[in-house]
Amino acid sequence: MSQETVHELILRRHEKLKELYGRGVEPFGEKYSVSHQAQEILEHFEELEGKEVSVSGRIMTMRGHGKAGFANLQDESGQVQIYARLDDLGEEAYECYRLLDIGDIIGVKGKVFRTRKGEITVSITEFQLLSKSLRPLPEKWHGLKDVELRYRQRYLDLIVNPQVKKVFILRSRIIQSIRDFLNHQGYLEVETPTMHTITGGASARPFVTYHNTLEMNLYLRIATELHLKRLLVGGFDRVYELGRIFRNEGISTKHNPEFTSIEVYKANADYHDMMELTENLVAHAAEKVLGTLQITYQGKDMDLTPPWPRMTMLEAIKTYSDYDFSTITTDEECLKLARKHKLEVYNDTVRGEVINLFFEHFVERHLVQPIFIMDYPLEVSPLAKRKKDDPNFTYRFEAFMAGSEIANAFTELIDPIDQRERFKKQVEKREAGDEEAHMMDEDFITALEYGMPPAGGLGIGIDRLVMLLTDSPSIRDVLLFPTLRPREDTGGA
RNA sequence: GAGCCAUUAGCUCAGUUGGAAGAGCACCUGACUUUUAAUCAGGGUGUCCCAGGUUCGAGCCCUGGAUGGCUCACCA
Repeated sequence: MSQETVHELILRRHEKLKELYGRGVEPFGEKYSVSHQAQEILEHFEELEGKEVSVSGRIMTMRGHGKAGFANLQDESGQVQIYARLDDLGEEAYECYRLLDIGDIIGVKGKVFRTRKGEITVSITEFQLLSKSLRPLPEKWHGLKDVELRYRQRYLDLIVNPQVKKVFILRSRIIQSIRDFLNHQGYLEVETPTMHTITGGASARPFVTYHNTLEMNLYLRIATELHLKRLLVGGFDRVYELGRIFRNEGISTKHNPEFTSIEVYKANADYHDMMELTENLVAHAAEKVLGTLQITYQGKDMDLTPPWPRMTMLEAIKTYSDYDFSTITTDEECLKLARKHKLEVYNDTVRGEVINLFFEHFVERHLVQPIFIMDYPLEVSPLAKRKKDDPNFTYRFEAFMAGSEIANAFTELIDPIDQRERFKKQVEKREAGDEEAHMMDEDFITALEYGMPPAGGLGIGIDRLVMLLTDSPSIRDVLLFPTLRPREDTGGA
């Protein structure tokens, strides 16, 4: 729709707008007091039959019959039919009724009855125009299918595609259930800065912005981890933050530049505790929101019932590729093997990194049922505690479902001296050109030097979890306004 | 970032071999006081995504671009 050329359909509505003004009707009205929502009228028909109700909503369909007419009114709860008769409304009001369009928001008052065909209907005695719609809605039968328009003009998607609204209601309930679950266990919800002077807590390229008065760059956070751990140093034993994270990476069906994560930290806990927390939290959300632990994602049945199986990364690689890295111990052997499988490695790529590559290449896509993959290599886990019996690995796990990572957690590294060494390694990688490598965070090390209690930490990708629980194939289906390039002709929506 | 695909009326979509731009819904006019994808009679409202090119002639073929989708890469 071009801004300059006014389409005939829009012109018509502006004409009707003028005529309404001419009749003394205010087309953009004030709040209307309603007695019921559409769905309530349908559900409580027995009590309401013959009684007067008031309801407001958007006109979705209209069927005229000369001196009477039917219309469907849609509010947040659903739709209810209304019936308008010349005899009941009077000449003047009925003329105004005939000036209404699909898309207009009106408030009506009238008696509840059931039509000959059995539909519960409000026979209106008066109505009020609450908001005149100046643009035509998408088609009533097929809805809005063009995915680009659905994302750019989500409000239209929500008006005409009722199943879309359900996804976002579920999303809200899932998040609510997670909060309830953690609050009930004594966790404190906190808020930490989204603008950081140093990025950290994850391997990712950040967004950069500029603060005028401070005359310096700030990074949008790529994780909440390092601030939450500072809070454990400060004496909070159980904290979580649920919020937006920003990563300057590619966009795909599983990635949006901004997404929602939850990170949870618990003092005097380890990654075994975090596994229990993860499976119980997900099961709780599914039970509360879906009422079941048996879910189907894109045709695959999954059982979320705890406990989920646990498997070490080396076991998993052995299971799915026949390579046993417990016997492949040198960087040279690993490099050779990686090159054989055309995995992206450099001359300085080490065993731990190769193991991670093999896991991603051979294993991940097979992990359909929920499972915990434990004991990640040291090199790819700069914030996790080293394993006592094998310092090349860490007490870290990720949870997988439907071939997708949904949680990442570890027994936290609390040794400031080891942490400094790990950061140094990351800084070396960064200086070698790895833009996703971590930065040295001196303040965080300082905090650790004051002493952080042993702790377990957990991060969950909320969008991924919502995708799984709502059977949505794309992350854009669970984001109200996914990131898109702007279009000139819609004013950059 | 790479490959493949899509873009035609407000919406959902047809459009044959390159030969006069179509349907349904929506909209407009008329009929109709319990319809419901209301029905009946009539009316087509368009930058065929954009810019070039080939051709007597392009929605269709070619080149470039835009936006989106999918797959891959990166990542969560």
